[in-house]
Amino acid sequence: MPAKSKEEVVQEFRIHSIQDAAMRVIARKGMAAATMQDIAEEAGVAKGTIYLYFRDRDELVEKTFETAINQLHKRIDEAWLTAGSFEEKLRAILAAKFIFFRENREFFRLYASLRLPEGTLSDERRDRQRRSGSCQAQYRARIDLMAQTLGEAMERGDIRRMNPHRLAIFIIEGSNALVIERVMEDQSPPEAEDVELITSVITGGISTRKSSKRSTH
Amino acid sequence: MPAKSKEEVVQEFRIHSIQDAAMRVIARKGMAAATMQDIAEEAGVAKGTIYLYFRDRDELVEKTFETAINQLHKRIDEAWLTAGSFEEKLRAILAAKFIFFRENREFFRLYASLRLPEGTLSDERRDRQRRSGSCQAQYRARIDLMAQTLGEAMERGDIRRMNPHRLAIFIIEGSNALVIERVMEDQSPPEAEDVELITSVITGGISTRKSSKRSTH
DNA sequence: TGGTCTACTGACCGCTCGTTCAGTGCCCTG
DNA sequence: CAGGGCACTGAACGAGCGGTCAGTAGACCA
Repeated sequence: MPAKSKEEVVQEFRIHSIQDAAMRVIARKGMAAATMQDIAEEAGVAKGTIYLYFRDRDELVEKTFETAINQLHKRIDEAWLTAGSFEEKLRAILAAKFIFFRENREFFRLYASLRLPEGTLSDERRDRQRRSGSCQAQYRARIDLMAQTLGEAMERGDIRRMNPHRLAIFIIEGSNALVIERVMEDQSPPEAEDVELITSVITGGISTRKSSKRSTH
Repeated sequence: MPAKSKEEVVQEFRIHSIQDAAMRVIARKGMAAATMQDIAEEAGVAKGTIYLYFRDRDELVEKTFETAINQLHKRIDEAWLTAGSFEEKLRAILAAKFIFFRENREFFRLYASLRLPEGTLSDERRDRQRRSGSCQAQYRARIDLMAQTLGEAMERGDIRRMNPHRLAIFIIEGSNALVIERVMEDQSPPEAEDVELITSVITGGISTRKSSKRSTH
């Protein structure tokens, strides 16, 4: 492969710093309140410069979103593959998620807004808000992946039969809520504690008699 | 008590129709994209008229929010009181929530945005967005209430010991996610099915061996 | 019926924010 | 060192918003 030219290096650096600034500003002020001026200042460039690298605000937000979420999903996929049983998989991806958000606290606000598209439900003709369409799709894909795994475990008889898609939503969004709780807290308990709580509730429920085979490490 | 004067009746009617319109518009376009003009048109009044009944946009949004959420919480409280064991309580409040959102689909977008305040995490000096402060507090109170009930059940030995606050968040947000899923769907399964799924997972987990005492009615 | 009062209206204002583009200065080449 | 190219700048622009207020029309009373 050819070495990167100086122009390419500079270009990548610029794109990266602008996206980085965008993430920080959005995290600080929220999606709607983050202005191009804010982002430009945070990145240490002029407002106009952003438009040399991104068509408009929507593209900047969407690209920023995508870059960050790809990192998260890479981590989760790795965790997913290392583990065997469903319980191990669950434990692994929860840990990956919690750790990712400890290292990237800024990202949580973008991530939290994934759950539902901004303007929908009947009138969609409006010009602006085709907000982060591809990320929304990635989110659904994530749910489907978990649902599929759950479905397979049901086939095998490892877990009870129920609606796997519903169960997947419940698990993922329940744990996302704890991610957000952790980010908002000044001082959180170790990740392992929350991972254990979720995993044990999902596998064995809250009743006193233990139904999961495992003991504390 | 004195009969309501004509002026009072008219005033209440106006307030109600404006709040109603606000809820529909926000549901359709999202919190940020809903303009005063939109709401006025939806309510069939002029933009200026809204300002006769609400100080500014913030107050309109907050009051609308409060009115709707009070209805929901009244339902949940009623359900809460009728039931005895924790499992029954859980089943009752889930059913109340699902039914409320079947009847008030428009409200879901306001409700979904409850989870986190708009601009926080470090710089909060900004003028505008002290968004729905009291509702945010109501939400936290809701979590605390469930956490307290869980804590008491732990004391009694009915359920395993774990962090009750964390567990409360997990249950409430997991079920909220299913509320949203239901609202977005064209055709949902009966509420009872989702209620049963959540309740059984929480009480008994997903493993094949049954740990909850109950059978299908 | 004429007069007053007031709930209501919608054109208007000031402002913010996304986007543009003529200008500027730095870097590279010959 | 001269000069052309280009990445970068930020003042300026226009769209769209929340909020205002002089004007209006209809209800009510004497």
